[in-house]
Amino acid sequence: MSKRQYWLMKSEPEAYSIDDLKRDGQIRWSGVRNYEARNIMRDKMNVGDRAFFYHSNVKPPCIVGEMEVCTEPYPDPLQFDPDSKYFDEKSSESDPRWHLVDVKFIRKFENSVTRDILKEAGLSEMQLFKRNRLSITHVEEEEFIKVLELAGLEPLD
DNA sequence: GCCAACGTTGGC
DNA sequence: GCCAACGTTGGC
Repeated sequence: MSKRQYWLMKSEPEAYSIDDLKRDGQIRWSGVRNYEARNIMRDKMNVGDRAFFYHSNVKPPCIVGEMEVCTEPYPDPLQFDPDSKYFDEKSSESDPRWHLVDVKFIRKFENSVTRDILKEAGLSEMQLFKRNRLSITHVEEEEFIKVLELAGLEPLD
């Protein structure tokens, strides 16, 4: 069993929000079409890893909750669907290009943690800030705990 | 709504 | 294989 790792995953709440995840319980993290983000899901994530849910493209952008990786990676079905905006004609079922994992809801923060709060708390070294536009980034364990603290929460087992 | 950052595409 | 053109992300 590998050591649990921590991640941050962005979503525009207009497209899919923490409240949607709370309602659904579990969701396929569909639609990632960036190779680096895909590689993280395909090669780096493990069942049981924890991730922050980050609301992007809103004011203010912020971390709004916690979730857990709950499946092994598998091909994103939308890449095969001609009607989907995520259809990829260069991909095939025999050699799929895009992989994803499912995540499940753990908790929504009562106090979401904005970028400003993160910076003020000395977390400006987070990959979130270093890796402009990358929608999935790695989070150090210490950073993860610090963010929970900022949200007024204790780490879960 | 602007636009900087930056990944992707495609002509050569 | 270079790189200009183009498209997208996402903070501001």
